Amino acid sequence: MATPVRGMSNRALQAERTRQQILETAQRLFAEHGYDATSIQMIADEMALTKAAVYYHFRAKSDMLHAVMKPGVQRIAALLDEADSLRGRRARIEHVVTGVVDFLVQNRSYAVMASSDPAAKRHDKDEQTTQLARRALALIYGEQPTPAERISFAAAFAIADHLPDLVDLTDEQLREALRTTMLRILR
Amino acid sequence: MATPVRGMSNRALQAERTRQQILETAQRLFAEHGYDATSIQMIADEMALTKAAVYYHFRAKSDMLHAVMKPGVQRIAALLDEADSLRGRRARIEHVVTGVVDFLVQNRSYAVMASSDPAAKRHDKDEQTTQLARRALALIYGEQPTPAERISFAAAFAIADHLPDLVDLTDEQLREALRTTMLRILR
DNA sequence: GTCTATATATAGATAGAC
DNA sequence: GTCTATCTATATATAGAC
Repeated sequence: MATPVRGMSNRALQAERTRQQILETAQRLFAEHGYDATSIQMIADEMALTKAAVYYHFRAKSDMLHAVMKPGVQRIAALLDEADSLRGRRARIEHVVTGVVDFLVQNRSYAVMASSDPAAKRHDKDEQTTQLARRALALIYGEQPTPAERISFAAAFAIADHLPDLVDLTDEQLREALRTTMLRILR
Repeated sequence: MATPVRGMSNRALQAERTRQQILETAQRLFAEHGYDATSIQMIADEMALTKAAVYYHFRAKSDMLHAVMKPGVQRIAALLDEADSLRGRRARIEHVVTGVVDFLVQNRSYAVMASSDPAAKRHDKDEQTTQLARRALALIYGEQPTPAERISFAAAFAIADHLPDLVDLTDEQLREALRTTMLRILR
């Protein structure tokens, strides 16, 4: 359903393309205005479609939010799996930080919405993102982190919310500064 | 208008009390659901009032947002003024961090909304909060901060967004851990 | 696959009685 | 100061033509 597959009809391929374009537009507008302040109408207008056309591809607005978040959640989950299989705490931290930084640099706007939009928390019923955060925290500081460790962890990854303040940096500047700073904060 | 004053009539005093209660309710709901997802109806229901009664005290929903944010903005601005008058960078950082930490501990929910709700940015037309952040950044790192310094700054103060994850801490635990961690991040 | 048209709900906001 | 009633706009969402 979500992934293009060989053997699809032309119509199905076109539909898949449209679906992806809707998701890209939605992601951009969610990041810019917030989920709640983004209407289906705005998404449709932006793409020169009608609301009904958008509803053909998504049964509900909240499905768009889930679809937009999904790749990021999967990416981070995979990253934690990889880190789990590494030996040594230092190596684990390095792996997670490097992976997260790469992701942030490649998805500058996405991350903002995912981590700070009230709607993201509201619709995260099975607490996927909360559980990812818990896993990452345990991976780095163990099962009984101190208050100061929990706060360091929060600070390091909360940087994602402030990427818009750093638009003037090139990808390389951002990557380097993010990596150094996050590693320093996490010790 | 905003502050209770000796010599007000009983009716005016009652109105002022109601106004304050509306603001407290609004602040709580804004922090919990986000500004956009909080309707006047929800605020009215919570207080056993009618929508029209709420509109008697505030001409528009956005006025409530401004009123809710105002004390925090003023508090931080005053803090920066004080820090400006101090000599020595270390002393300035200490003063700002101590003041911000006190404020965060005393207003655990407030800060979340103010710093991360999309509506807060959208309605911040004269960029009050943006300018406060710029002032604080310059105060700590000077007029030409490096990318890494800007990121450290963002990380230190972005902790505010994650206070809900720390509800289990007592005020004293939170204050101590916040202070230590923020100072460490800012060096 | 995309449209027009519409159902339904609820938002923010106002007028005017009491 | 608070109410009832209502306006207007817009939201999400659906039915059914093409």
